[in-house]
Amino acid sequence: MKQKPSIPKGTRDFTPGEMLKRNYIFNTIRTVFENYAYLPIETPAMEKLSTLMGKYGEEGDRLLFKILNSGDFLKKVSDEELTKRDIPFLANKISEKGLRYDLTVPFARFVVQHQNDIVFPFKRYQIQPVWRADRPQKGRYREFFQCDADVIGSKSMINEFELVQIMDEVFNRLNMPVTIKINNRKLLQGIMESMGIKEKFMEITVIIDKLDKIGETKVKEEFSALGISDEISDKLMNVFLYKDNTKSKLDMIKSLTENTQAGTKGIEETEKLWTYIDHFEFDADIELDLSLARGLDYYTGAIFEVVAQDVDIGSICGGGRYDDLTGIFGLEDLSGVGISFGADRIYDVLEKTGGFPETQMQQSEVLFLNFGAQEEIHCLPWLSALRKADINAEIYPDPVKIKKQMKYADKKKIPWVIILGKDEMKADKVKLKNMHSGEEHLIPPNDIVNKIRVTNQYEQK
RNA sequence: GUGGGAGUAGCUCAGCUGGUUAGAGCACUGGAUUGUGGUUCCAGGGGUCGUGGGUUCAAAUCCCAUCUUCCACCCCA
Repeated sequence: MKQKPSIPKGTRDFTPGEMLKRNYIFNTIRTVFENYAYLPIETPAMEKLSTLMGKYGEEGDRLLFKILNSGDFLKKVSDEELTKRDIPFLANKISEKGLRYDLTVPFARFVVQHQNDIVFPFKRYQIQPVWRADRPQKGRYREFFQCDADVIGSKSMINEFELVQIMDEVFNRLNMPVTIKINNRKLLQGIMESMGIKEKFMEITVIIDKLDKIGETKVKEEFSALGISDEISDKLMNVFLYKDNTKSKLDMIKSLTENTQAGTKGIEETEKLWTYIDHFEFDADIELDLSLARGLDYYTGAIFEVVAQDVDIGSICGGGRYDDLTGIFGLEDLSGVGISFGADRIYDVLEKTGGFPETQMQQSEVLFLNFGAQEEIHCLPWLSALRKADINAEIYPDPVKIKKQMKYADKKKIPWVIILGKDEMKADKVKLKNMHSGEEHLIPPNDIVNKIRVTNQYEQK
């Protein structure tokens, strides 16, 4: 009985064609990260649950993939406890590892653990998959890749500014029009403090984050469900819907929050960031979006989010400053700021807009046809010569029908085919066929490399 | 966790007011063309119709259950 194979939901296989496109994205991001002097690290796919739990809020804990202990995983559980079916309690007893949920918390753990070996301010980048036990849907997967850059051990707003430059540069290189939204958690804190609703900070941020998605009326409904008076609700909406230039927005917040410490600090930070931003030209649209909140608990200062202008797919990059991420691991007073690119969503956007450049998708450039044992041997030195010349080349491994071999070249979009059979061997020539034009050139084997290079140069012009 | 759709060939799907042997396109294999691809034409292989039960003379088709999957909400990249 044959079974139909499949993969877990929310996960994906990547074909060679898809990998070429994905690598194009990863390489672009990596190049820009390194250009700004961020260094690579990697951390394990699984972390101890004690590292992961409690860092992403209640919802986040629920979405952690937990790994069953090996061996007799029930040995710590009594029959009585088992029958109570207290899932969180049991999960705690039978599982002590989980798959990483993001790259930021493992990074914080990494910094604390290697604090004696690393140089502060520490700038690292990390491109690895993360896992969330979410219910998958369009643009949301259970396994997806994040590309993070963080700097830890510096409070300077230069870091924020450079991260904005990185976001701009990456999407500029990918030829993707985007809007970079910036806000500051301290401004939000100041606003809520001045209105006396500070204790509902988390709930309110989650709601206003949805503002452009569900609209003003729905947001107000959710506010009142939270027990916020209509008066305060209106005041909040006035702030979040305020449309004007950055300076005017800041003045408005300033007058509103001048009595609050958080507000004053937030204004100061944001003004500082904008003095940098105003000195430079950007391809992306950059705006101070007061309704940007971001769900993750640990952000305390500037926050960022990038959305594509051409495709409505949610945020494709986000990040922010966190003041005390390493504190829970015992290393106090280290402030960090970072961003994270969602490679899978960027892929979806480029796919929809046809944004992948044809030329980047390199593969084998030359195929030697296989005419049989003698001809095969005769081909091998020339095959090596091409590879030494840095031209990706292959030989069809079996002496099957020429038609089939040609079809192979066609399907793999290999631009050159070398026909080296009995006739060519006798004449000490090879027949080089261009699969685009159909032209065939009978040339000495020594000329293959030149012919290909010259033609490629010509075609690029 | 809540709500809605869908499971038929390797893939995308048609068939579904029950009725002989379950179809198409793509893909695959062979041939027209034994040294020439992308176009065309011909032929062929491949399915216990997700699984279990029920109704019926008769079920891919109707009913129930179950599993899987997709979409939306929550939340998020």
